[in-house]
Amino acid sequence: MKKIKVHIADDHKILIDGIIAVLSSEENIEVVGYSLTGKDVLNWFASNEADILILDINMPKVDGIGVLQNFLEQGFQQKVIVLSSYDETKLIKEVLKIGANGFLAKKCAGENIVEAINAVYNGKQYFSKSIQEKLLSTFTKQLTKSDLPSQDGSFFSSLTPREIEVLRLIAKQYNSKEISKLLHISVNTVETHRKNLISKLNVKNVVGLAIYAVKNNIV
Amino acid sequence: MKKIKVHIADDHKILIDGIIAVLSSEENIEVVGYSLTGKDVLNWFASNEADILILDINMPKVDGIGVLQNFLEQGFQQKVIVLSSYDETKLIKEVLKIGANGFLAKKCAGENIVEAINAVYNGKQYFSKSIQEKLLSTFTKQLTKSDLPSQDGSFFSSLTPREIEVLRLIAKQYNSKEISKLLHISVNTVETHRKNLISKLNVKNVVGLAIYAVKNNIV
DNA sequence: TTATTTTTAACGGTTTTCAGTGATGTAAAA
DNA sequence: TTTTACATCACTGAAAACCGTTAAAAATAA
Repeated sequence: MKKIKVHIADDHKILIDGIIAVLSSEENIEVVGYSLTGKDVLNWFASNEADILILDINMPKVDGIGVLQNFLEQGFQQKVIVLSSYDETKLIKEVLKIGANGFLAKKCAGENIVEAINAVYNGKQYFSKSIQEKLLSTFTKQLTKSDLPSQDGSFFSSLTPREIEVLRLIAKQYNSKEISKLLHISVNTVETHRKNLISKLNVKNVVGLAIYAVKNNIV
Repeated sequence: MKKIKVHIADDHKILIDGIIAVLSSEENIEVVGYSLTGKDVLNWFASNEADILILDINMPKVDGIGVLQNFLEQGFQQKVIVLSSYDETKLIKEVLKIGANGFLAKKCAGENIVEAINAVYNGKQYFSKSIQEKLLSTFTKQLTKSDLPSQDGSFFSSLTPREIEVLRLIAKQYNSKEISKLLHISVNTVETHRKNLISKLNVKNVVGLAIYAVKNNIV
């Protein structure tokens, strides 16, 4: 019997070990590798084989969405199940738009991951219960309140390296003047980056930026 | 042979299931229960028995430190191993001051949890490697730079309910004026709370508050 | 080599934050 | 009963954030 080969990417080794332990009792699933950073994922798949990638979207250093984007853009054909601590509508939508095959909130039960792997391997999509609920409620809201008109059309497009750099410094509680000195650029430039970040990420203020940064481990 | 009874508290069910799976191969350890919220922990221990509590410090709604504090204040004699996504010096110090027996960063390997349980059960303290490194570097810094004089003496004392309320709204990107309307209090009061939060949590500005809020799931 | 994206920069004006200081009522704890 | 902690409110001034708009280099991609 052919086993489904799975690769797990998450910055929490303890969670990886946990998932491996959960999957070890499954006859038809085999964990063939794991990565602790987004970068490692791409490297691993460049020289190894797996059927499914389980990807934690909240990984350090890089914009989590970016990893997923790169992975799919580089032509990898493997199915992707996204794991996330946060079940935010925006995030779910974006992930689906980019092309993930499944979405699991971390608060879901371990057995769901088995279901997800089997479903996705067989060409289906899989969403954990809380995600399904989110999507449904979004859908119903859409009927009434035209959920998040998204102002400019394309929010959430991934950030430029410089923007991520500025964002990281913002999240370290530096103000614009301090950031300008650290990066040797004008305060105006920093403020421009800041404004662009706020509009790109569709948040209201620095607080929104800080929260995005933490949730995406850009710290 | 008497088994070590363990209770796990974490808001990520998938992690709990993972840890259970990891521990299932251990002859002398038995997971006798789990909680998904801080509140449940206290309730569970009021009517059940366990030797060790594995507590995720980043749990929803309540100030994670608060749960630990309540647990120990209510006279529970069980050993506590704290799990955390973030290995911040401040947090580690506070947790140890309150009286936890072990501290594991989530990025550590699954086997560490077994070591931690055994060590703590036998009256020892246990810290995962990254935590040990943090503590060491803090210690060496102390010799040179008098690490965090903490200004007023007692930073990080846990927050009042009202402060947590304000903090939650700040983390939702409301500004002071909006919060004052939501809570039907004066802007000045909100600003006072905000200032107290900043000094209590020893952060620099709203960004620090937002980050604290996310890391403690006060969202 | 164009075309596009990214990074850089500026200006003027409004709003908000933040630090400092001080004050009052209330409720619980010592 | 007297602290102590909590929530409430006020005023000031400087600093920072925020908004809108514009636009030129520089780097990259088509």
